[in-house]
Amino acid sequence: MRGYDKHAFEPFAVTVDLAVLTLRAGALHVLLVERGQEPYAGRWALPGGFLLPEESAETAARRELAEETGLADVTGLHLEQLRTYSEPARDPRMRVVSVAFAALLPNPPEPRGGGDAAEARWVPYDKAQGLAFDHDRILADARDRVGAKLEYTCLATAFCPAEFTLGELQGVYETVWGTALDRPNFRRKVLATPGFVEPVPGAARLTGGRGKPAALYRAGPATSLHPPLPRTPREGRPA
Amino acid sequence: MRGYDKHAFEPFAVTVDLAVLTLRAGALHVLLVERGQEPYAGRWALPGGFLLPEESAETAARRELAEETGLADVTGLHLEQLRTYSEPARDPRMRVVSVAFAALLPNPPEPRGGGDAAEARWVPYDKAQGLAFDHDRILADARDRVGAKLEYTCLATAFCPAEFTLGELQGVYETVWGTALDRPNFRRKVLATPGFVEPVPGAARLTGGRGKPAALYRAGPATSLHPPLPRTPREGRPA
DNA sequence: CGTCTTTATAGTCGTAGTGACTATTAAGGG
DNA sequence: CCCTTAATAGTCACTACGACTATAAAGACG
Repeated sequence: MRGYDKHAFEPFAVTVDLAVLTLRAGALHVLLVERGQEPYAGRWALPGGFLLPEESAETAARRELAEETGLADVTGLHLEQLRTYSEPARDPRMRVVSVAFAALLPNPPEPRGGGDAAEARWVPYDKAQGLAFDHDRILADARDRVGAKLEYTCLATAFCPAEFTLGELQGVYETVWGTALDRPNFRRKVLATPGFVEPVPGAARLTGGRGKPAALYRAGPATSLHPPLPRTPREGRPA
Repeated sequence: MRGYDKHAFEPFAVTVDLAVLTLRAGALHVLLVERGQEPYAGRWALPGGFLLPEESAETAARRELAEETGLADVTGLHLEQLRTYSEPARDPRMRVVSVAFAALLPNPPEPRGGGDAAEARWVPYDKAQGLAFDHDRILADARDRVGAKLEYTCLATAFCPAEFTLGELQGVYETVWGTALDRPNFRRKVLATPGFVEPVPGAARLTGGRGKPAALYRAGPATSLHPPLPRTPREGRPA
């Protein structure tokens, strides 16, 4: 079977599924929708939908992201293809091949209900279990990918608003990894990485609570982290 | 468009494309097939083909790998999903969504011609340009992915036969990365990583050429490399 | 108005990892 | 028998990092 040509081919339905992750109240949350129809009626699922005839998977994913979050502008958001799930039995009705994406949001908006009656809701990651289809697996893969990329990329700023403190940035790592990091060491490492964060020159303080006001930073132009930020600050699993 | 249900869906053709990489004569090679039909007749392309009705993409990829290489047993070979390419215009005939894989081979066999007349051939990576469809892009992505995974995983042994010398293992890194590594430092690093390689106890030497015979090693159980093997031994780009 | 708490920031110290070397060993080629 | 080649052993200095202590600047609470 060389070069697509010789044989008849089976038509497949192609969808995108989105693991939209954000931080709310110091916990990792994922956007879920409640299914209205069979199969899996009443179960929670990752938002997603069919590819339109003239769309790439990336285009469809960004369209779905806008629809489900209700955000007017999703162009700046981090959207990343995870992998494609194609087990023959993953949808009981027919062959559905799904291209999965992970999306990262800074300030989580309240999800609006889309055009249909399905409900969308932010759910803590730990409670997002028993999802429809193979979405448990997709969601776990998304978290693994994001956690891994925090180590060697500057992805963490995608969870933060335009201006943020180093404490907030550290909270991203601690929340996604589930480990505590030493604050002075984290600070030293981040500031020593050129282009990771840039200080906001003028108004360099922000406070919502107690303690000394923290300086504000913006995301810098760097995308990779060399050497990586290790996952083992106090406790941690071995290699 | 929630949960797959509401709208009619477009049927797509789904294929797998394989970037089969190996080392021949100290250079990275990729397995290419010559296309017999339009579009891109006479051009070289990555091997691949349609998903069968009851196959996952992984199953189809491994089947194609066996067909194209002529190897009887491909179960032990490293096969890894890269990403899915779904641009609407990537195939001029129709909507074809392709799930791309990277495969790594130790001893490259001479490719056999498959059932059809198309020719398969090992081509040096640097000369594999002007491929059909978006296969230039897929091939470049495969090389990027493999190169990156060499840094922080034990993937390099997938390019080596069952027993190999540390010099051969170092050659994998140098060939894929295109950089020279310091031999004593490489040796120290590899041996200091538990589970990366294990010495072959009995006959611990092999020679095909000049020089002191090298000890033989096998791949160990470890899969990740902590801390990673940095890409900058003598010369190298900055972070 | 002071003290306590909280958070940010500054700095110190010892160690592990590593880049850059040099030296030695064991083979083959002329 | 030397020369070359490649593997292996070992040294040394520097840097990054984990662990830790100290100081600064805010609000809370009496």
